[in-house]
Amino acid sequence: MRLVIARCSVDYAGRLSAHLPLATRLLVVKSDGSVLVHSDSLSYKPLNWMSPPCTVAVLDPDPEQLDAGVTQIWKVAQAKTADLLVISIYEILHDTSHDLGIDPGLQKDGAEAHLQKLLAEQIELLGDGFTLVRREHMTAIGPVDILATDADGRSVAVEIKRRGDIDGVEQLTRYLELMNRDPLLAPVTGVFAAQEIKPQARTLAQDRGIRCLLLDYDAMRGLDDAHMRLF
Amino acid sequence: MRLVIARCSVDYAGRLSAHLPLATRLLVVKSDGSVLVHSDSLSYKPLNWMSPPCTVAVLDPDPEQLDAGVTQIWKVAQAKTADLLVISIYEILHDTSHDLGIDPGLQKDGAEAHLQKLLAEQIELLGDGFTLVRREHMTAIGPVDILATDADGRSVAVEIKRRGDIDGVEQLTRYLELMNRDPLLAPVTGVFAAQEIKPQARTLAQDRGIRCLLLDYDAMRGLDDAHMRLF
DNA sequence: GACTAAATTTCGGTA
DNA sequence: TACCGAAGTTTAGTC
Repeated sequence: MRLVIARCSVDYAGRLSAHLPLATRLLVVKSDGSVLVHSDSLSYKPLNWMSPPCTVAVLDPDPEQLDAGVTQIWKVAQAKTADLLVISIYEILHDTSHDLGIDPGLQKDGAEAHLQKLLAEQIELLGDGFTLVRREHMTAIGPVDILATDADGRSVAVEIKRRGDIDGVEQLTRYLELMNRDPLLAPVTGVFAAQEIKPQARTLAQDRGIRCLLLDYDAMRGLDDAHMRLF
Repeated sequence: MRLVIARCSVDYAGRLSAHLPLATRLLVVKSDGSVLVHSDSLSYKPLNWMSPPCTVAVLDPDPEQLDAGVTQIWKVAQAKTADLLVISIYEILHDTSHDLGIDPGLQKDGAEAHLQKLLAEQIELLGDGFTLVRREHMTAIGPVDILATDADGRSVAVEIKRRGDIDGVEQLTRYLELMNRDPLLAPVTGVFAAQEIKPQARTLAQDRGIRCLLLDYDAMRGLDDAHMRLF
């Protein structure tokens, strides 16, 4: 990994065109050839970048650029697409290289998968008499998060989101449409379960006869922990 | 901006839990306090990070950690949420700070907005006799990309995407439902225009009587350039 | 401030 | 490999 602090301007041409005026920035060249351009503030996202696989060519500036103060030009080209990142370097203030080795990678745990697991274990949160049929019930257009039956034995499809948005309601609606064409399952009702449900999503869901269920993640996790401690 | 190359392990607890085993990584501390943890490969995205506003506290390791070889601990806390990033540093291999100043920011040009502009200029791509009414036609639930009339003077709503997905068809469907309740506009037909249309999106669109139109961005841009050269 | 839609989305899983 | 859906999504724009 090479770290360069440089006064530079940057041009990107690919899926869009973008330009960065002359300023001092951090340039990171990773060992796989990818390049990141970072400023000293804002988000974790680079101002500009090129994803691997790509190649970096260092060119001499033409006379006009030389007059403008450009000392070298990095031409970063994507190997698969026509994307091109051109970094015009005026002055290098820092330049070091480091051997980092291979990273063992990130171990994640949580998010929506965890919510789904918890709700499957605590299926009674859906109401008295509810029974879990299975998680990730496959349909022709994708997996329904949870398939259950209510106290009367009727099918219930549950869509789980961390944040309940209109898109989630649309998604569940598509699943319900399809499942209700299956005589073995129909009639199937829907439950939209999320930690937070936006008002417009709630309105749309109610308009379509879909029940909304707010999930309390901490409480569910607490019950889970209590459950774990008992066994 | 502070750049540190260090052997470290990282733990994140917040919206999910994540752990990074001991390895050599790049740590970037930006002047706004945000912290990035980068490996030497994979994507432009950090392995782990903390978004501003946040505070960094450097702690001494407790005896047990000291025995394990930890020399210092960075505790990065989000100011607004309970998110916490803990970096256990075993060895610092590089440590420099740099004053970058304020970045003038990225100037973008292109993407969907450009596609919309081009299609508005080349409205005949929709078919013979089509006329542009306006771009960004406002409805109660948001702006329709393009409103046009066909050869018979009937209203046509156009939704433009770079990549045509099911969500885009749903979006257009909502607009069409609403617009068809307006007696001044109805009947309104729909066109789903994109550089690439996914099979399922195409199927759904056809099922709802929405016409699909593939856009050739390069050709449209070429025509635009030719147009520009003439004037 | 709330909400919607775009993103050079990226990323992971599955058929 | 294509496709689908999640993401610690983030970010930008509008009402």
